[in-house]
Amino acid sequence: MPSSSSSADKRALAKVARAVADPIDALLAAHGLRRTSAARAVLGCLLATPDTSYTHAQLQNAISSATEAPLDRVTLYRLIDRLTQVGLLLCRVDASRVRRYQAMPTSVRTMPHFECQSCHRDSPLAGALQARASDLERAAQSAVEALQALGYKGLSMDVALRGVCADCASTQGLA
Amino acid sequence: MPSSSSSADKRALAKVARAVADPIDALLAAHGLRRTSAARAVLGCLLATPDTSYTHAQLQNAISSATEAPLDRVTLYRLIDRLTQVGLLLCRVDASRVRRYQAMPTSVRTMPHFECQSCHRDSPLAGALQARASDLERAAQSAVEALQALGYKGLSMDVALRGVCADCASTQGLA
DNA sequence: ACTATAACGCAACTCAGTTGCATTAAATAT
DNA sequence: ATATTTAATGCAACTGAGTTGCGTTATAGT
Repeated sequence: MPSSSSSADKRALAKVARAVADPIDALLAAHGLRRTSAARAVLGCLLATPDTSYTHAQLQNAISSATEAPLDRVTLYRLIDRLTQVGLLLCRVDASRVRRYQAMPTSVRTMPHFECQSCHRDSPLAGALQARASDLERAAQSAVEALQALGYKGLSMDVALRGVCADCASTQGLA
Repeated sequence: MPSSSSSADKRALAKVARAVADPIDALLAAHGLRRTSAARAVLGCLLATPDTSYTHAQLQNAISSATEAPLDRVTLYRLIDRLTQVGLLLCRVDASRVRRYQAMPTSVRTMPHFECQSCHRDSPLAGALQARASDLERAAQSAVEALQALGYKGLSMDVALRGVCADCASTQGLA
């Protein structure tokens, strides 16, 4: 077997060595993506701030100011698409219709939130509702585990309540 | 007091009579909205098909073909806004970033669904996941009740799972 | 009937995201 | 190491949902 360690094997080893040196490169390679500077920058930025989501514009801004490469709008869109499709990123559409991206969380932490359709505030369920939120989180967790058992990858859960908040309801909707 | 039944009282009565004659007019009046043909058409259409959501374009199309009035794009947008703000409509943003509207449901029926970030399919949790979905629904129900007790109006809940489905994960994301 | 103003309709605009295509640079094969 | 393949980039032009301004119409209250 050692006799078969030709130049091909050497290069494969070198590649692996290079990849594992940087966990970001390893992730990119593991998902069949090329290790470009843009991909490293985006994934690096998102992995550095878990549970934080960015819009396309915010990401472009963050990358461009951090590195010296300006990074084209469209390139970033397509890069984000690729990272999302392989499950490295989590993408959701917020209440104002813009996509927000973040590193796919490893543990499923659900934060139920309420969107008021009148004042358009989006607030987490807190205070007296904390208990309900916990119930929801528990139920969500087991649903996610069930999906994972079925082969689903990179799961996240989002629980949104919608309606008119107490403030707005008392102010105008005097029904 | 009967002596005070002036012309004002008579007209108020006439208004109420007119309103209660048609439940849609009653709803509009109760929420401080004017009873225009457009408002009647939209609310009528949505109330006639509960649990069914329409995009702006679909609504405009439905209204324009049902009635003979073409109904302006912008007018429909603003009408929808008003109906949503008073809690008569439920608005959510779907995975493709377009708003979907429906009559605010009276009972809170939650249908947990899964959005695949690779194939972009949005499917309800069914089959083996039915049990988990039910758990989620129950937890959601009690959260909604808690909010209603606090004065929130017209509540609805949306539970979304996101990730890469088993199909897509096995096909490409060979990580 | 008279008046105030909510609702309408049109045109022009914004903003997030997309498509086509030529160019560059990783990854692979020689 | 060099050549080849093809993934990824960058630019320009485009799309489609939703918004804003403003003059006009029609509903609600006097």
